Amino acid sequence: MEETRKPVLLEVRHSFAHVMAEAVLQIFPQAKLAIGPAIDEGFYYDFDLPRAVATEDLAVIEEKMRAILAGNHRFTRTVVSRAEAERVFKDQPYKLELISELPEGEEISTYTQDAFTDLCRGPHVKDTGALRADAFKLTTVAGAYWRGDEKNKMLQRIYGTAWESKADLEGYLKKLVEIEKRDHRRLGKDLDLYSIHEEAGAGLIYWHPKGARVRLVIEDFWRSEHLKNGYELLYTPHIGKSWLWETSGHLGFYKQNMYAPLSIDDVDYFLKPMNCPFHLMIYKNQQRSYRDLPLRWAELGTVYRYEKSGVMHGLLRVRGFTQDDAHIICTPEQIDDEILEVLRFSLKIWKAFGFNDIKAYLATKPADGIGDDATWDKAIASLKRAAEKENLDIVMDEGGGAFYGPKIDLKIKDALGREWQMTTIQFDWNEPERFGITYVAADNTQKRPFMVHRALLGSLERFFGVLIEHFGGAFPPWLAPVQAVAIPVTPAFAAYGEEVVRALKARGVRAELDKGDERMNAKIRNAQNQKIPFMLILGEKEQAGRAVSLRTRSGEQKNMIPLEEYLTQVEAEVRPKTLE
RNA sequence: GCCAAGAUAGCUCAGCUGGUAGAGCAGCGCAUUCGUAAUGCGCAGGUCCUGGGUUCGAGUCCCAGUCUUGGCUCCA
Repeated sequence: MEETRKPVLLEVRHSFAHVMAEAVLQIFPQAKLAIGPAIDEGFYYDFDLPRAVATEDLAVIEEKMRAILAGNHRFTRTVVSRAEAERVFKDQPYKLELISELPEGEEISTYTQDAFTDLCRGPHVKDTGALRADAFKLTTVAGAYWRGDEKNKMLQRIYGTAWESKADLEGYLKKLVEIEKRDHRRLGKDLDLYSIHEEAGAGLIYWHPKGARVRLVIEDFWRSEHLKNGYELLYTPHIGKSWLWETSGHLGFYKQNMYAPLSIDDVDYFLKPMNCPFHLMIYKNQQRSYRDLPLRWAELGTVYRYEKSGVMHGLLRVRGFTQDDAHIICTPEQIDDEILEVLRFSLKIWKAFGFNDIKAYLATKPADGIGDDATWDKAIASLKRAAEKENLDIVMDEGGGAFYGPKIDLKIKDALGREWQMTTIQFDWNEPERFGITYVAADNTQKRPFMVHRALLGSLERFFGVLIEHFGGAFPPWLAPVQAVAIPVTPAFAAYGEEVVRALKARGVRAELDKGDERMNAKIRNAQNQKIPFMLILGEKEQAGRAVSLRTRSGEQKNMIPLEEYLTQVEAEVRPKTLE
């Protein structure tokens, strides 16, 4: 739920939904209506219809909607008794179901415009004249289960977008075009970053040389910062015996996301969907003292999880991915400090990648949560305290935690204002118990440590996808797969180009020579399309003066920079990022 | 998994009511030696997703399957 959603706009959209329902009823008098709310960028309505709605139908429905709008009909609210409501909607089974679920004593109201009456809490705009015929558009038809439950009947959902003015609608449509242009699947192909081969396995990512270069920069940065911030790095196996997953409990509560076992010497092994059991095996490998804690153990761990065939999406939703996982194991007394530290560290990393707009979502104990309330409350308090200390906006998600512990998720906003859930910091009371991990406390008793799971970027695949869209493929120099390209004006200057590229590489710049025989203009165009930050134009003057002429991706030009001077300059511009 | 749409050259796409496959870009070759977003000419490239069916004849129509895309509680 976006709090930016203005009340007026909400009324406008909800009213559009009613108008659309009326239009659909004109075409399909036998249509059964489900629900039709306002949503973030418009509205939808779910219908049970005698036939599939085709894209061509949308234009017809829009036409009918415009005719209704022109009538300038009032939206009239009527309070009805339960019996009356049941009579009005006697042919509308979904409405009857909704009515039957309304709590006793709650006021039941209907809204009527023109010849259409809907069960509705409201509010609505005054009349259809308040709805601009040039500020809405029906967008797509989609299947949607009644109440989102796949056991229920599949209804047809018609989506529309609606705004207060034509200009707002146009702005929105422009934004859609921009989103399309930045689509990481599009850019992944255009920039030759990665591919997916359905014939070799859906949801599995192949990192091409250029994508791999970016990943390498991300990983190097990630590793060095973790080491500097008190983490140790681990590597663990990709498979483990049933014993491991039975002990961890995953075969109980996570089995539907795990792949069928491999049989090795008649023993079942499972591909890992998570890294934590392996980390706990390392913990258990020796007796631990309170003096050893806290332990911060991180791993770029590649896991495999089953995703339903319909939900895979480019890099964002895959079946195999590398988590930037960490487990923090500490004493109860250390938990405040550790939580604050991990949060502070996460925010620093996000800022380094250019994400500054971050919100925290705090999930509390669900109905099936294990462990006593006091422990939960204490953990939640420390999460909250940390988020407050870092001045984060906090959104409470009451009852949204996993059964084994509360968590705080960070959602980041990208360049287009879209929110992505990335970081998760999660308490776990279950797994330490199941593995029976302990430490020897100062009083020589065996105590159970706290364990916190943390994925910072989430997964490298998903993070890369978000990064591509955030920058629209124009990575900042330190991340760009190719940072500079040397462009000889004619092949005659290729040798000088070779020399410049060599000098750049010696300074750690990812540089290439464009030695094709196209004209310089074509090479510049290619480099622009590849979104390479720096282009070095090399011709007779540059060669004679041992200089380069720089054209940046943003179109700025500076001619005849002495080579040595440029090398010093570019070295600073492409330098790998570090915190502080 | 379910609903809908789609699948034609490496990529983006065209191919009307069934008559035997085309463009641009990319690739390769030749020519061109060029100053800040596409030099010209030529060549090569396709089991039209797979399997059935209808038909004298299927990229096109029908059926089944595979995969892709957009959706699948933001609740009257």
